[in-house]
Amino acid sequence: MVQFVHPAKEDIKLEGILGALADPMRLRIMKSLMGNEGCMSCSEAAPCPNIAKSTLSHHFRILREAGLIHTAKKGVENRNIVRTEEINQLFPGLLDLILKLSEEQ
Amino acid sequence: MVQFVHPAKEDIKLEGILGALADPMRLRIMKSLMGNEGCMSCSEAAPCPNIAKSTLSHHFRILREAGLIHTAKKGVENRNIVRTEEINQLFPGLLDLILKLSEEQ
DNA sequence: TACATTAGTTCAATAATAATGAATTATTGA
DNA sequence: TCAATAATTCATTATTATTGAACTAATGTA
Repeated sequence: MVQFVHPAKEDIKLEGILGALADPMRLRIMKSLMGNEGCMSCSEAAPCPNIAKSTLSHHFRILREAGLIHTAKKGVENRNIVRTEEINQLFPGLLDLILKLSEEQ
Repeated sequence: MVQFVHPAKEDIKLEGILGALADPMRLRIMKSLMGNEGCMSCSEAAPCPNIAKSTLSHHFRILREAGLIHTAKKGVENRNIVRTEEINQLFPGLLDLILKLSEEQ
């Protein structure tokens, strides 16, 4: 049985957030997740098809362990959702700003 | 003669900025530089004394090549200054927000 | 029930990046 | 000229990322 590691809200660190977002693929995953209301499976949110699924899994783990997303197994797939409320309480404006700025590049 | 590499404004990338700031020491260096009006030498801006100077030099290089700071050799030391105006034009609000949020941790 | 499919994880190996001691460069001052 | 200072570069080691292969768990189907 797979057990996902999610940090408690108080253990979410700014450096972890920045490090997790400091990667083009992870930024794109976050954009997918934020654009889509509700949950997405890993492969749905994946930015490009020609990527090893082990790599994808790794990136989701980074996002999860930084506290950016919550993952739950539902049936055969994972449902991923951004921890929007908690992140916004901890770091007001950060997520929206970064995602907005990344659009403009 | 040491030649510093500074990206042109249009080559400064959000991911590079985030990656450069995704490190506690570099965040603290940036805080030093932003708190202090004007330039600072590398060792002035260093967050702790017990750090290898090669490591410090490495961190300044990361900040420089991400486009966050400008370095110029002046006499025996380097004068480092944040590229505030350019960063703020490219990514309005980002730098101040990240530095502000990092204070609160 | 058994077998295949799907979605994703974990493991192990390799590739890339970070940290640091030692040696070096360049400037200043005695 | 020689020593001191500030920082870089180089070479080595340590850490982190990427990926193929093997595995797990849920679902669908004959």
